[in-house]
Amino acid sequence: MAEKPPRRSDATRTAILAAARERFASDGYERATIRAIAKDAQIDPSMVMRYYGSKEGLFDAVLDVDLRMPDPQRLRPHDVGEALVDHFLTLWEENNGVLTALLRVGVTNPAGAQRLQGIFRDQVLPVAQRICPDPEQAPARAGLIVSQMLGLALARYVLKLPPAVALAREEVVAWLAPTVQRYLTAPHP
Amino acid sequence: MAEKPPRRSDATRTAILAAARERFASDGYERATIRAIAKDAQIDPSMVMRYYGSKEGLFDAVLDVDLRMPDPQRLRPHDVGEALVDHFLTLWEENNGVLTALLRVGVTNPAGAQRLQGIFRDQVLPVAQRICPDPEQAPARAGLIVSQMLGLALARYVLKLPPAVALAREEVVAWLAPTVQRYLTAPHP
DNA sequence: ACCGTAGGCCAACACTTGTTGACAGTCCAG
DNA sequence: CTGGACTGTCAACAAGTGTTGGCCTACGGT
Repeated sequence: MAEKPPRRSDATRTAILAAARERFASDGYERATIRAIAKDAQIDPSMVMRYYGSKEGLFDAVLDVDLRMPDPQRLRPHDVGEALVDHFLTLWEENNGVLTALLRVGVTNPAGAQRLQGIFRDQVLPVAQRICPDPEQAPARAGLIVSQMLGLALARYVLKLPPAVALAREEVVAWLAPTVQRYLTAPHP
Repeated sequence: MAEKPPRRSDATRTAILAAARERFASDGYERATIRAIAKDAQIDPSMVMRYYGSKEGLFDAVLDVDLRMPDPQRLRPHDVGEALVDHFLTLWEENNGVLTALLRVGVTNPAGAQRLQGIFRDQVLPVAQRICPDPEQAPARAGLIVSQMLGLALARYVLKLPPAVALAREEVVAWLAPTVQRYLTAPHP
């Protein structure tokens, strides 16, 4: 069902996608105009419509994100916190644009918020349920972890609060790892 | 220098301000249109311009926020974490609109981000510097605390992640208090 | 060589936005 | 009573938005 007829316009398609990712990440949904994206990709605005249907279609194509969550089997219980924090930091830095765009749009656009909820439900929750001693507590614990990770990303990559930006990557891991570890495995207070 | 000539239009002014607060909170800066705000306040859009100059002027007037940070002198070192978490939760729930608006706009609008930075610098940092044993570490520690508190607000009040919404207020305090306490007073890892 | 088809650009549409100026009612000081 | 300032409404502007359809070009299979 996955056919791959290489089209002559693939270069243009990916150029649009790359430009859109950058614009959405830096400007948010409303301020990222199709005209600006098209200019960045050096094509006509109408091409965006032809290839992605609408602005929301383009936005959907951009935010097709895979958190590449680690295999719960391979995580050692005693350093799972550090592993998770490190994983999220890597994820955010490597493919900065997409996650920042996702966060920005999730905050402004209702559809974006639901997209984020879906990612949490489909990618984060299952991992938490396999690690938690009591799977029933998994949602709450996962929610707490996400609140800390998203909060850090918010302060560091979006709001750019000076102290959050100044922290070295290893410092962030050293500070957050115990928090995540506790949210995940400590007894319910 | 603070003159208070009671104007006949004060009712309208506050009506505009209230409507703007709600609209900015629920829609963000770009989607909150002056026309919608004016309709909510049951007046003409041009009145907004007359009384607040421009959309950004109105936005400035709305986001004049005071965190009412507690007096550092009165905080007991052993439960400062709990006190801070409780304070921020109260703040957010009482005065829901303004802070949600601030967060939403801070994420989308560069001016909003700087406004948030200013609040952090002027209201949060000074308190942290009086509590921290080593004032030089205060910015980093305050940044970490803010990342956790903003992250929780983001998940609970903006994105409305189900697990973060489902948590009872006391549970949130019980989970976050030790985190904040550690960020504030634990030795640098 | 040929012709259907896909890639691309241009100009325009319909709509919404922030913002402005002219005009009418209303209050109060003189 | 009267004039001026204040409060409010209406209509319009200029700019920018997503989106559409028509037209030209150039490839690629037959």
